[in-house]
Amino acid sequence: MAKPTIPQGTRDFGPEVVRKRTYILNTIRSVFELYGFQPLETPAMENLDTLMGKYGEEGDKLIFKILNNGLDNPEKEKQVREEFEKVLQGKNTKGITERALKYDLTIPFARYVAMNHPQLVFPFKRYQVQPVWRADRPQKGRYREFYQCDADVVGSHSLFNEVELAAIYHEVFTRLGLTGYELRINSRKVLAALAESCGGADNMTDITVAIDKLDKIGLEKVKEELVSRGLSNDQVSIIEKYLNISGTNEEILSSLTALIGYSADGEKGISELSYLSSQLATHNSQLKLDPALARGLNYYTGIIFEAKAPAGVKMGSIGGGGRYDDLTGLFGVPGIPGVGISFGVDRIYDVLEELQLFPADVQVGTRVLFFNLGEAESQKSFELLQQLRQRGIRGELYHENAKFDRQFKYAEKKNIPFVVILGEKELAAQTCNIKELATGQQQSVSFTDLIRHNF
RNA sequence: GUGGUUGUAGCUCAGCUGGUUAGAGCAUCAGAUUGUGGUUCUGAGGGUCGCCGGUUCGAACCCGGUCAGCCACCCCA
Repeated sequence: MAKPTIPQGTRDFGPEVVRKRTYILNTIRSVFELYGFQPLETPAMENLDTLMGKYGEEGDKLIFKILNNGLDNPEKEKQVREEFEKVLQGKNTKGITERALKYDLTIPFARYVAMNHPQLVFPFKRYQVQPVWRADRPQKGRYREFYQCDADVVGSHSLFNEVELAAIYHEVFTRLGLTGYELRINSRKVLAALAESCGGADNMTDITVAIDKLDKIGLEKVKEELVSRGLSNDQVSIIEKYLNISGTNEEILSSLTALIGYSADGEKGISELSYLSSQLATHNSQLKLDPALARGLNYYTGIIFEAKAPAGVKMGSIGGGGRYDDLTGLFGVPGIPGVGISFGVDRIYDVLEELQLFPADVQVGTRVLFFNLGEAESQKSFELLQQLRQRGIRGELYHENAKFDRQFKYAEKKNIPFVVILGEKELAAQTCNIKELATGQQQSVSFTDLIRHNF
């Protein structure tokens, strides 16, 4: 038997890791609930049709497809061979694969809203925490199976939703102790206005893809890329002017107005950014306007968000989101706008680990271990333990009579703060010893005091 | 999908230009220690050197392939 392995880019999560992940997820969930969001879950797999064409050309390639069952049926052999020919030509066909693992939570959510909109109360605010899958090659901070953690509001145009979502980012990161995070915002309308002034909306994708890399590759490389994507020197110099905009949020807004304020899109986008930054100025000092923020996903149409890890941690985005005007339109139900955000749980985990921000008590499961020192002794211990458990105190009885050494080491390894020692002498005296491992302090108490003791 | 790099005990890693029986630390188990852990000491177990093939008298070491991890690109969380 060869050693067992797990698929590339997937991970097992041991007890300590699950505890830490749960801490993050519970923090996020409780903030979502605090803002009136409701939970939703959708299947691990969707019909391939639902997903294809929603994430761009690259995205389609990264969708994990599921092979149909029954392809080995001899009666269908000829048909299956024909269908497979299409696959070899890079086409998808229902004859071979009609289902796929979900790629993100937003598209399945849009599908859900399109299917259920008559029953939903609008604006519909949902959060969703589930794994998604991508057939990407794994590397640092990137996996083939990972959790996404989304909150979206659909059925409302109000910019107040953006304000609330930004406030959620602030609340979550503050609760997690990530005080140095930065929330960057921009508007796709501003980017659209920039594209317009550079020769038309056709350039929008090329421009956004290129300028999104500014942080990573620098201005010169971005200019090179723009040229290679077919933009003229005049157009590139407008973009350069745009990218050189900096300063306080107010300064950025006035520079943007000077550059693209004349266009309808530009003016609208700038006024939205201005509204957001003024609304949040008092609540959320980390909000930073960033004209270079573009985000790859093309369905965004308004405000876009990106949360960055505190400076000094080598980790890019730990969250992102934005407004989309017509996501359900893809599924035949037009006219439902939405705005949403996402938390990158795996990356937040790495950042908290690096900055040592996990609270110590995250790792405490069992509070108290009863030593097993014989038949009669453990009978009594179990009886007392059950009474503590009824009070909600997490406890264990060591599973067999063993040497002290072994039982102590078990308590240490499981990070159990207290042990209860109840042996022959104690049983006779109707007492037991409570020992706190960290300090080594020990006290003798009666059974009635034990079951009232605060562990 | 493209390129680079690594793979030796449960874990972290040594292992010379190819040369007998592949080592260390930590961890595990036993003992010093039959009712008090963390320290210390003694001893023991544990490896088809990722896998398959090739070169060679001889391969952990060289070559090819393959799988997996890591890193970068593309893209993205």
